[in-house]
Amino acid sequence: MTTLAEENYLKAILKISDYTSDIVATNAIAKELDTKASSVTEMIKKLTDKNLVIYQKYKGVSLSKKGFKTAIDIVRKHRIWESFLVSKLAFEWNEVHDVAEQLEHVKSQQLINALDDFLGNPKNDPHGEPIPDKNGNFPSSSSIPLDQFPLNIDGKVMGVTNDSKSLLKYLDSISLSIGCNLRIVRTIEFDNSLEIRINNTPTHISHKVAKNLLIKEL
Amino acid sequence: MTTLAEENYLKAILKISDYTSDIVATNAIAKELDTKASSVTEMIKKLTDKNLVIYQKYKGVSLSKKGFKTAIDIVRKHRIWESFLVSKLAFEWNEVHDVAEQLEHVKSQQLINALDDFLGNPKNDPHGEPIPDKNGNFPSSSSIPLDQFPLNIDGKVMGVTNDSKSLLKYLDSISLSIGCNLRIVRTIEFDNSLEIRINNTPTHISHKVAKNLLIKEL
DNA sequence: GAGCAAATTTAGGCATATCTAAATTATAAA
DNA sequence: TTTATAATTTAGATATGCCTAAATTTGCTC
Repeated sequence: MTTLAEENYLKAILKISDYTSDIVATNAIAKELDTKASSVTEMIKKLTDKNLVIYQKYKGVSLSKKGFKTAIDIVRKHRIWESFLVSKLAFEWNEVHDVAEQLEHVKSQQLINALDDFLGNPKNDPHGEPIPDKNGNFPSSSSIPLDQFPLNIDGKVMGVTNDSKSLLKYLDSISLSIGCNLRIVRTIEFDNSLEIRINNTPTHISHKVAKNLLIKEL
Repeated sequence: MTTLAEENYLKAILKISDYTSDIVATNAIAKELDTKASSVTEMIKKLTDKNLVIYQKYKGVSLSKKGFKTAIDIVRKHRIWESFLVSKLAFEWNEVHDVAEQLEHVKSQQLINALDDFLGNPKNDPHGEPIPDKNGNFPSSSSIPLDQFPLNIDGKVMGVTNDSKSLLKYLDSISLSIGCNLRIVRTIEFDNSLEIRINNTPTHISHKVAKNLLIKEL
């Protein structure tokens, strides 16, 4: 059985590795979890003892098969709970993250699978991010980050890859939501920011925002 | 902010005091939480520092106004979650307790109130126990424990005051569920057990079971 | 009211998960 | 290839929440 702290470490490692089993640095984990590198080292030892990660001193850590599955399961729970909060309890998409962070640690396979069925087995959470199935498989998807999307091609916003309240509120404020039509009009070399059109309305966004938007060719 | 352990202590004190603010013994809490009396003493000190209980060394502990409200809120959450699991996710009434014990500690007023509304503000949980409202008030009810119910009077089972899996499974096995008609036919002085009729079918139950059944005159 | 048994508290430890500061290892630049 | 800087680990503390064993208080019985 994993503790709450262990689960948060696994989730952080999964996120930093970009949902792979690649090696991740101690410092990156510390930054992600807003903790110190020494705390990370200690926890990695515990995770190693439980066969959840593979660790080489001074070299970094990667998720084991078991750790990867455990981490994906937490992501699954997080996204299903977010879907529930928005679709059944009328939460705004920028209100769900903190509550889902708590709910994702509730231990019951029966609960999460029943909830998934109750929601009609959604493929994406309210931010457009894919929900892994019971076996840990992600639904197929062809969307890519906006900063890698071609110029002057019509696309559709499929989701965001970051559910921080500040980003979501900002997106609401510029009327950018999932399903919008979007086209890149110009890229500004100096800072990699973008002039875009959202449903044909001209707007300017930073590179940082563009990196966190998922878009699919129309 | 209360920790998980603190919340479990408050809940235990509330239960032992029978939902009052009466004084409760250290040993009773230890027994309820399956822990040691010394651990209870330590925790009581922390709860005292937070003004959640009123404590007199060697005399016992009682809930403060703040502690009482906090404890009632946890009971409210527990019962709302149980209602959700049964009415929306098709859990059996004997399957919900452990999951609700986890869910009750999720911190979000918005969540529990939205869930309550989503369920249609139920007055009772799946075991028939009353659900306190936002302000901590219980819905009025006239049911009493079966062991205090008069002989040869028709009553209706309104709920159980104990949601242990073993009791609920036993009740299922003798086809005793909420809403059943029930009448006490004879009381056996020797062990306080009861001969009863459930929907007119004769059955015999122990005093311990009778104590945990809520019944209302028809 | 004295003495005893039960209840309670205190003292001293243990495990988890965190921290700061110091020591060690890796790596990139000269 | 040496060296210095950055990353990482170790050592030694702290807070929470639990334990056992010993000391203390209460309250009942005679």
